[in-house]
Parts: sequence; C-alpha cells; structure tokens
Amino acid sequence: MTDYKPQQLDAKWQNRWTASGAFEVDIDPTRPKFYCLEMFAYPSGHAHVGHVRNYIIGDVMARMKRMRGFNVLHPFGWDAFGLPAENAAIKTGTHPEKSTLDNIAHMKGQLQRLGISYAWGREIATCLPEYYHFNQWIFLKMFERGLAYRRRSTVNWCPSCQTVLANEQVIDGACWRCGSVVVQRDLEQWFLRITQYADELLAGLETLTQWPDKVVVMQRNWIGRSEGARVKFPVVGVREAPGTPGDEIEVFTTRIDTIYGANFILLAPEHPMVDRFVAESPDPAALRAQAATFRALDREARLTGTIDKEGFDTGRTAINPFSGQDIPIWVANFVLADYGTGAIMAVPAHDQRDFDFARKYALPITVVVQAGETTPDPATMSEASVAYGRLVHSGEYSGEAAPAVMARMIADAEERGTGVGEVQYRLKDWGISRQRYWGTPIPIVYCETDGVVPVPLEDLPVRLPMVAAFTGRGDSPLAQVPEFVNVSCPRCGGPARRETDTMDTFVDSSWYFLRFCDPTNGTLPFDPVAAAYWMPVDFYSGGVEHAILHLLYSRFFTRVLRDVGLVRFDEPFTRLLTQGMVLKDGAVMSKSKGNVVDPDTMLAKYGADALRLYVMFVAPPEKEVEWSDAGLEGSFRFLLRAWRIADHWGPVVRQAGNSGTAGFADLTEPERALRRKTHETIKRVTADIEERVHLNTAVSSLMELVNELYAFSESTPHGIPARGDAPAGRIDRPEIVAVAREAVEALVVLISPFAPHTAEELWESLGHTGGLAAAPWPAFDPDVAKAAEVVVPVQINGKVRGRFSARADASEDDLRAAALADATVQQHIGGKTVVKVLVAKGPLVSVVVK
RNA sequence: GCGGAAGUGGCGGAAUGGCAGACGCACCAGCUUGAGGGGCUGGCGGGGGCAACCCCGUGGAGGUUCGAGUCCUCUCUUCCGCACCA
Repeated sequence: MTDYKPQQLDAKWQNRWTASGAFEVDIDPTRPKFYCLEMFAYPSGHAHVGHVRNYIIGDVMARMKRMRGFNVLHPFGWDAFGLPAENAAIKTGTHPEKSTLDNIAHMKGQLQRLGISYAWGREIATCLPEYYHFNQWIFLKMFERGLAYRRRSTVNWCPSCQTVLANEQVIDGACWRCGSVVVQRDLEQWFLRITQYADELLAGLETLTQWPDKVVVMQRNWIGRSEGARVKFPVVGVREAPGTPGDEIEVFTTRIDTIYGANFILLAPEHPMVDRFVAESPDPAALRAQAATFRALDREARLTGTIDKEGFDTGRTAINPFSGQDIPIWVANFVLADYGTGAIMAVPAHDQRDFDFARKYALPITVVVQAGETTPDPATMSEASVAYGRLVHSGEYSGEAAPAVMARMIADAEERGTGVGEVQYRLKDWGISRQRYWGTPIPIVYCETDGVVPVPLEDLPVRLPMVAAFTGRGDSPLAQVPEFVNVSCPRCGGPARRETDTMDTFVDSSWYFLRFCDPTNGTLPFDPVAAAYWMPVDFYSGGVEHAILHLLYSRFFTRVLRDVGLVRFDEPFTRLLTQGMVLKDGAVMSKSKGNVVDPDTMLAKYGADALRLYVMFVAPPEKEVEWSDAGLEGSFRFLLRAWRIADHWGPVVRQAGNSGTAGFADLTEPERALRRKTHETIKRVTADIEERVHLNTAVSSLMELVNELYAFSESTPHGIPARGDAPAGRIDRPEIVAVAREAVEALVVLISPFAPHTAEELWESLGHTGGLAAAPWPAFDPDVAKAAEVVVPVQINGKVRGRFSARADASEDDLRAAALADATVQQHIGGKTVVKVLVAKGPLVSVVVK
C-alpha cells in the first residue's frame, strides 16, 4: 500500500505543470474555445480561504473544460493600483510599487501552491506602464468621442481617504472603503459619459440570461430609467416681487395625467431659483437661513435614511399649464436637486409624500383620480389615494383612464409648447478623477493658449513618476513633482501643465479581461483578432459586491471599445456566477477581525486537494458558508479513502492493460451495479459542473462512487484495503477487473478537477503516461446505467404503500397488474373501489381508490 | 416602501411534480488495532409497535393534482439590494 503524502504530490505535480507549461494556450481555430475567468485580485498581501474559494470554483470549471476538449483560457492578474498601498506608503514610507509587487509575489505563490491551473504566461498587473498605457489610450479614445469630459461639479469627497468617490462608491452616505462620512466639494473633474449608453446597458440586460436575476435586477434599478414628461410652470409675480416675464419652473413628472391635482410646486433647496426667490422675499435673512439648514439636512438625511418633511413658502406662485390655476411655490427638504429638474409638481391627493407635506402645512388637496364610484373627500382622507382609475376634475380629460391618458396629455403639452416627453435616469456620469498618487495618470495637458490638450497617442504612456513623498494631503501628490507637472504643450510647444489627478481604479478593471487575450501588445490594448477568438468570457465568477460597479463599467467599456472598432460584441460576460463568502465565527474574514483562515496553514496539514475539495463540497458556490476545520478533515478522510481504494485496485487494473469495452459481456448483479454507479456518476458529475455549477453535489456523487467501490470490493476475492494489503484471493473473473478498472479510472478522472494532484498521481500509478491532460473525460453510456430489474413503488391515494420488483422493460399493463397483485397493496385497498391505476415514469404505479 | 433570494434532521446540505432527508459533519454501537483523534461495518427526523408495519413530518393557512419540499393564492420570518427617484 502506498502512503498518501499530499504535500509531496502537490510539489511534484505543480513543478511538472509549470515545467511543461501545461496551462498556457494559444489561438486554435480547430477547437472550441472556453474563456474561464475569476475576478482578478487586489494584492492586499495575503489571500484567505474566502478569496481562494472563487479561484477553486473557476479552476474546477477550467480543468473540466480542458478535459472536455476545449481550448481553455484561464488567466490571472492583479488589480494593483489603489489606496491601501498608498496609505501604507504614507504610514511606513515603503513605495507603493514595492509593497504591491511584493504582495503580488506572495499571493501568486499561494495560488500556485493550491494548484490553480492559470496560464501564468498571461499574468498582468494594472500598476505597470505596459498596462496603464492602455487605460490612457482608451481614455483618449473616449475624449475624442466626447465620452470623457471635464466639468466643475459637486463631488463626493471622503475626508479620510482624501479623495473623490463615484456615486457608486458612496454607501449610505459613507465611503465604501473606509466608512467615513462623505462630504460634498466643488472640484474640476473628469467624467466618463456612461449615461450615453444608459438605454443600451438597460436593454442589454435582457440578453444576460446566464446571469443571476439578482444582479440583473440590481443593475436595472441602478440605471433607474423612468419615462415621463418635463413640464413648464410659468412663474407669476405676486406679493412683493413681480416675476420677470418668461421665467418658468420646469418639473419632471412620471404622472402628467395627475397634473390637474398639482396643488403646489416644490423646489429642492439647491434649486437655482431658490436663492432669487429668497433674495426677493420680504425677509431674506430668515428664508436664507432655512434654505441653508435644508441643504445641510439633506446630506444628513442620506445617513439616517429618513427625515421629517419640511419646507417653507417662497411667497411666489406659478401657473399650472393645464388647469390654469395659480399655485404656490415652496421649497422642500425631500426634493432631490440632482434628479430630474430639481423641482416637482406636488400632487398631494395621490402621492404620499406630497400628501404628508400638504397636511403639515395646510396646503390644498385636489383629488383627480378615482378608482371606485365615489370621489374620495380630501378633508377626510388619512393617506394619499390610489392613482389608478378614472380622471376627475381634470378639465377636458375628465373621465379618461389614468394613467393610460398620459400619452395624449404629453402630446398636447408638446403641441402647446408647455412640456415635452422625457426619460430620466438615476444613473449619473462616472467621475473618475482621484487626487491620489497610486493610479493611472490622466493623459491631459493644460496649455495657456490651447486649453485642454490630450497627450498624443504616440507619447503614451504618461508614466507615473517615482515620487518620494506621500503626504496624504488633499491635493494630488503628483502636483508636487515639478518634472511631472511642467511640460510643453503637445500642440503649440508653449508652457503647459499636466493633469495631476489619477484615474479611479475601476477604470483598470473595466477592460482587463480583454487584455488577457493579448497581454503583451505594445501598440493596442489588445489585438482585435485575439479578442474575437477568446471573447466573450464564457464563465465569470466573483463576489456579488461587484454586481453594480465593476460589472456595469465593464459592460460600458465593452460597448465603447465596440464603437471604437476593437470588438464586435456587446456583452463581455456570458455566464456569471456570484460566489458566496466564507465566514469564520459568523463574520466575514478580515485581518482586523482576526478571523482569517490562511490557506497555507491548511496546505501544510492536509495538502491542496483536501482544501479544494472541502471548499467545493461544503455548499453550493453561490452560498455563504461557515468555515469548519472538522469539515476539512472530513474531506481529507475522503481523499484518503479514495486513494486507498484506487491504490488497492491499481496493480490489478494496470495488469489488465488499457481501458476498453472488453469484459462487460456477462456481468453478475454486483458487477452490473458498479458499472451502473460508474455511469450515473459520470453523468451527474459532468452535468453538475458544466451545466448547473453545483460543485457540492458533484463531489457527493464522487463520494457515492467510492462507497460503491468499497461495497463492490468486499464482494470480490480481492477484498477491501482495510482487510490487508495482499489480495485475499485470486481474481479469475476478467469481468471483475473490467468493471473495477472502469470505475477506478472514471473516479480518478472525474475527481481531477477538484483534486488534481492526487488524481495525477493515481492516474500515473494506473499505468497512464502523459498526465491527465491527455486523459479523455469519460463518456456516459445510458444503456449501461439502466438496471435489468427495478423496484417499483406503489402509491395508493398518493402514499407509498408497497413495492415490487419488475423487469425494467415491463409494459405498463404488466406493472398495473403486478401492483394490484401485491399483497400489501391489496390489504390497503381493502373493500374500496379502485377508480384509476396509472403508471408514471420511474416507474411508479399510482392507484386511486374510493 | 419597492425589488430579489431563501425557510427541509443536532449541523452543512440533497431531491426533471413521483419512495423527503442523497452525500458529509457530529453522535452511537460492533469489529480491527499494542494503542488511538486511524481503519472497516452498521445505526442515526419525531411518535407507536416484539415485529411486519402504522401515524406525523420540508415556517404557517388554503388551493391545483392520482401524487406537492417543488406549482398557485394568502401569510409569517430571515438575509440581501435599492430607497423621499417625483
């Protein structure tokens, strides 16, 4: 008996794979391709088992697909720019490049020790000029097309990270990275015009049939399309300050059909007209103070979730363009400045928020939609009334169906010039400027005469200088490097100054999957031919935390690159799997919590395969799991058990020569049972990996096969491993050897995606040369899986009351007769009348009695 | 509030509308062993019975069906995402 020494096997096979370049690939038009990708890693220093789970999921898929004959691209890389490295530099003085490259080296070692089958020859790191060169290239292409633009705007500023955050990076008013309260600042920023693709990004979601619903829905909500109308309400001068003729307030509404019930206008505190109305009011100081309070409160509100609806009267009125009514203009703290027009028409009768506001300030309420026979009385209403039904008090539109009449009302508004149909999005353009060092320099120069000038493509990359001082101050560290800042204008040669902000690191990850297709290209981000072969990614897995940010940006970049002419598809990721996290003591693993499980510790104890197998077996890949040392031990024991049985049969199988179909002619029932189990396992493992990605059930069916092998072994003279090293008897039935060989070989191949080192060693010991790479994935034979005789359950009124044995090819009539003849069944039927007897596939007989 | 996912043994989890609890963990027993935290075999939802078997059981209540963990309606709970989005 050969001892199972996993650590030695790990090293042996990892070295062989590396030496032979086993996982390196090239374009091969003769074979179907399969691009398997896990979200690349931020090189934080150490990968814990939570990270590693994702890589193992991808590796199982990649290894399996390889054996199924696909040309598999399975690359890995590093999302290597980012704040932690820079923050560490501020603290310790270590240059981010050094700490990042050191971290990469360590983590790469960790992944290699796990035997993940990456094409390391294609490894990329986004912090290297060879990569970020093309961040700049893509940026310039966007600039050319008006998709990258600069504007002054109020931005989300994290006072702790000292940088700007995208809307997507603000979670409940706090920084996504450090949790600090985000404040607003006015800065000149670069934006990417993702909104131009809003409709396309939304429509494309329909084609993502192999994405989790949850992610599709999250993206749909994030894009937040709503159809409605922009309507003009002329401002009239009343009381102290007459309005200037032509002044009007535009509102956005999705329910123009309720406009006769628009009893007042509400402005966001930041609305541009607020300051004017305040200034012109009889008591400007008081109103100004109120407006200021609201503006501050509005930010707070994002943190707490809800605020009391408050507002104040501007003292002005506007004309409802449909009813002609003069309605008051108020300022309200719950109206958002950055959505729609920053102003709304309030319809208190049919909108709860407006209703609450009207009640609080005793503003009028007009019901304009009624669902039933009677019109609700505003005086007695306790909440807003439903807005679906028939219009009332709506002039010429009274009696029409709401909201169906909207189209007509929008058309009428357009004709009269008082409104226009409009679509609004929640999605905003993507601000990418960061006032930090460790990122891609934005390739722009500001010239005194030529203004904003893009760096010519041939001058790329704009290299990040190796500045020494990291201050952590709010201005970009690059601004303090005169050699970097001071340049001559590429257009006129005159004095100019470089942009000193760097790009959001999400730019880096928005196209890295394309770079893997052609990672060393020096003139283009990638060769379009290579991308046409490999892309789109067939299987992409990663954390659900990237459901919006990374995945939406990647979809956006892919479309831009399509329009630039580099790719010819819309969607980069065909199938998406969002893997669940690994918890320890009920919490997400993190260094600060001190609950990190280090894969290397587990490797030292059990080897890579036990860890791989455990992580795949413990739960379906999408589910969160709680780490368990006992569970890992269980998987190790299973590997031992599999090793022993394969090792036990090894000499016998090897002696019998290569696999073939000979020897399956005349089998006994135990032999037949093992064959059946073998083929059931082939079928199940194949489908569980390839189709369902239920890796846990794939492992459990392998366990069943091992159990069956033990049971089978016990029934043969050869015995089972525990009963002694030497076979107990001579095997004189070639059928025994044939079915055992088939089972053992299938086991070794099927388990290899999960436990590649163990499988390679066993495969070799079974007399095969060339490694598992040359081994074909076993084929399922449906005829073998069929049993000659089956046990047929009999249900009486839905409950199983008996069972009998029948030939598998028995006719339905025979089954019915046999079922009724069964003694137990007869007993249950008793004196009742048999109404119906039906045979379902299985087979199963169902008897209905009364 | 809107949207999504999910509720099954002590635990992780299995079940194209067809024998609920596969597989594993934990636990129990027997065997093996010098010994064991190793190995092998068996047991393991609840209740009843000497037994064959019987009754109950997939958060709850209805329904569809010969048959429901699975489909439909309502409801409760948990997790996740979005949220004064006009």
